Amino acid sequence: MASRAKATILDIAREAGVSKSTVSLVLQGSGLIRPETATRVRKAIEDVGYVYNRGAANLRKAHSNVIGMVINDLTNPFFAELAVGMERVFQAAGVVPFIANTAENPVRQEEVLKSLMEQGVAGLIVSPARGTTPGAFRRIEAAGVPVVFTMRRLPESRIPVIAPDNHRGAFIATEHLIRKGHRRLAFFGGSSELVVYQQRLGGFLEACETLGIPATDRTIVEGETSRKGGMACLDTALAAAQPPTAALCFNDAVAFGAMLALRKRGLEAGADFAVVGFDDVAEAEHYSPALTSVAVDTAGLGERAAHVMLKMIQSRTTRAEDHIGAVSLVVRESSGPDRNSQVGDAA
Amino acid sequence: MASRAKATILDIAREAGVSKSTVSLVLQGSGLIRPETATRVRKAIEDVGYVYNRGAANLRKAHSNVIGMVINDLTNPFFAELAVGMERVFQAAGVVPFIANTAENPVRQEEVLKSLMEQGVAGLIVSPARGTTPGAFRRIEAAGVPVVFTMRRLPESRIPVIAPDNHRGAFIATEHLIRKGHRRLAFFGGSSELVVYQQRLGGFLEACETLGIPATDRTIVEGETSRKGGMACLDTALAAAQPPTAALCFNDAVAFGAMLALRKRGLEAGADFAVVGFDDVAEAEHYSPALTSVAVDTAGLGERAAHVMLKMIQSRTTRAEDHIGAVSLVVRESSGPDRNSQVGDAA
DNA sequence: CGCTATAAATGGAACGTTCCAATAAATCAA
DNA sequence: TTGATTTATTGGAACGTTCCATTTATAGCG
Repeated sequence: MASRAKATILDIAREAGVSKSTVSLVLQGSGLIRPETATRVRKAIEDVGYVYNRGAANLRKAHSNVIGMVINDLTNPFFAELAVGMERVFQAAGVVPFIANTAENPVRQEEVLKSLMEQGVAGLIVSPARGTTPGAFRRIEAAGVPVVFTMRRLPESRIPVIAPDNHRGAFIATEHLIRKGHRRLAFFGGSSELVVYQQRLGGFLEACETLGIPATDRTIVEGETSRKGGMACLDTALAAAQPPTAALCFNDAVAFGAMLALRKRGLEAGADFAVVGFDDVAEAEHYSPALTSVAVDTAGLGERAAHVMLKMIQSRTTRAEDHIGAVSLVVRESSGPDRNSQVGDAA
Repeated sequence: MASRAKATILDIAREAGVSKSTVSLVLQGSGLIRPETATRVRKAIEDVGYVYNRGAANLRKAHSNVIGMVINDLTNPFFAELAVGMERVFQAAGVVPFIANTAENPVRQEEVLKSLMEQGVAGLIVSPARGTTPGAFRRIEAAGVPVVFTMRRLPESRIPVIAPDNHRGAFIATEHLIRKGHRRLAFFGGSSELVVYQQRLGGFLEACETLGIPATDRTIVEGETSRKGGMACLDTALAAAQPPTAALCFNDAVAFGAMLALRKRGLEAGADFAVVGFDDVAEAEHYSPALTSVAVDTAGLGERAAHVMLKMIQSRTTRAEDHIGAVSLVVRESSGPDRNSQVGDAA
C-alpha cells in the first residue's frame, strides 16, 4: 500500500517529462515556467504523492521557515495563551512555530534547544526554565541564531526580552490593597532566583515604602508558583502572631491556591482576607470569588515577541530592543471592600 | 561576533587532523574510534562551536528522530496534560516531540501537517480538529508515515486511536446521577459532528434507557466545548417548562461554565443542581464546589499513545490496535447529596 | 533571411551528512 | 619471516534539493 521509496523531484520530472530544475521552479512558484507546463508538473506531483523534503532544500538555502518556541510550563494556561498569540503572527508570515516544553527543567531545556538548533531553526523564542545557567545560550548566540526571551529574563544577558512591567504591576496592585485600608501585607509565592520575582517583589516593597507600610508589617513567603505553593504560603502567613490581612501573589496560580486554603479554613477571599493575583489568566474572571489580578495582555505580548523575532530574522541581526508591556489592575471580588472605615492606626 | 559560515564536519576534521569520516563516527558514538582520537575530535567540536545538521544527516539516513504532536486546542489544560505525558516517554526514547497547535481549525491543521511532513517526521500523533475531512490523512498514510489519533477518531479511518472509554464514562456518570435520585437529566455541550460526542451522548442515553428515564425527561443541549458554551447550555436548559435537575457535561470546561451560570442565578452546584464533568482535569478537584468528573487518566493515555507510536516506528508498520483506556468516576461535591428521600414519582 | 532579444527549460555543481569498501597499521599464529 | 586477523582510519559516492550558467525554442525586426 505504502509507496516503496519516497518520490523525489526526479520522479516527478520523469512523470511530467521535464527536468528536475523545472520541477524545482514550479515548487517555488516561479513565474518563469509556462503555465501549462506548471499544471502538468503539479498533476504529476499529485499523482505520485510527493512530499517536499525541506531538509534537503535547507542544505542549499541555509535558512529554514521554522522557528522554535521553548516554553517552561505548558500546563500553565498563561503560557498556552502566550503561545497561541505568537502562532497567529507566525502563521501569517508563513513561518511554522514548533513548540517544545521544558517542564521547568534546565537539562531538558538544554536537550530541546540542541534539538531545535540541529533542526536548523531560523530563530528561537524562549521562556527560560528556572535555574537556567547564564551560559546556556552562549553557543546559540555564537551560531548567530536570533533568540528572544519572553516573560522571563536571565540575570546577565544581552538577549532581548519581551515582558510585562512587573515592577509597576506589583506596585499598583499593592497600592490598591493599601488604599483599601490594609496595613499588614504579604507577598506570596515565587523564589528569589527568578528575576521576575525580584521585579514583582520590588514593586511590592516600593509601594509599601512609599505608602508608609513599615518593614515589620510585611510578610514575604517564598514558595512554588502553583496552586499547591499558594496554599502553603497562606498557611505559613496565617500562623504568624500578627498575620497579614491581604496578599499580593506572585501569579494567579498562587492566588488560586491561597483562596483555596482560605476556604479550607472557612474564610472567604475578599470578605476575610484580600487576595490579588498576577497575569490575569482567563480563569481569574470566572473564579469564585472572581480574582483581582494584574492584567498583562498575554496574547499581545506573544504577538509582540513574534513580531520582534520576524524582524530580527529579516534584518539578520541578533540584537533587538526589550519591550516592556503595559499592565493594568483588574479589580474584582477577591480584593474585597474598602476597609477605610475601620482604620485608625495609620500615621 | 557570530562565526561567519557555519562550521561543518569538515572544519572539525581539519581542526582535529582527521578525516570527516572519523568525525562522523565520533558524532555517532561509534566504538570503532580510538578513545584519544575521539577526545581530540570532541575538543575540536567544542572549539569551533559546531552544530550538527540533522537535515543533512536525514538525507542519507531516511528517518529522523522527531515526531509531531498535533493538538487541536492547547489552551485546554486537558491537552496540555496529555502532551506532557507523551513527552516523558519520547524523551526517554531519544525522540524529540514537536508540538503544533491547530486551534480547532482544519485549514490550519492541513498546513501544520504539511509542514511536519516536509520536516520529515518519523511519526505523527494527532488529536484532529473538529471538521477534519476523512481524506485529510490520505497522503500521509500513502507516504507510510505512522499516525495515531488521540482522544478523537475520524468517522471512517483505519488509523489507530488511543482514547478513553467515552461510552462507559458517560454511562457510569449518568448512572451516578440517577442513583442520587435525579429523574430529569440533561446532557450539556459538544456537537454531533464529533465522534466523541456520539460516544458520550450514547453512554448517557443508554444509562437513561437502562435505568428507566423516559426520553421526555432528557434534555440535550449542544454547545461549544468551553466555559462559555456551558453557561449557555445551562441557561437554555433552565428555561424549559420542566427543567432538568442534573446534567452530565461533555467535558470539564462545559461543567465549569454550567456551575458559573448557576452561581449567577444564585444557585449552587450540588445543592440546587447536580453537575458532572468529563476528563477530570487538575482544576476539577480545586474548584468550588469541587467537580464530580469522569477521570480518564490523561497522562496515562498520553504515555500509551507515545508507546504505540514508538512501536509502530520501530516495526515500520502503519497499523496498530486501538487502545481504549479505563475510566472511573471521581465523586466530589458538585453532584450533590442523595435525593432519594424526596423521590416519589419514580416508576 | 539572418540577427538579436526574450522566454522556457535544462545540466551540473554545490550543500553537510552517512556508510560501504578500501587502506594502513598493529598484532598474532605458525 | 610471512600471511592472516584485528583495529583504526579514510576516500568517495550517494541523499534531494537549489541556483547559476547554459542551451534551446520562439518571436520580433529590418
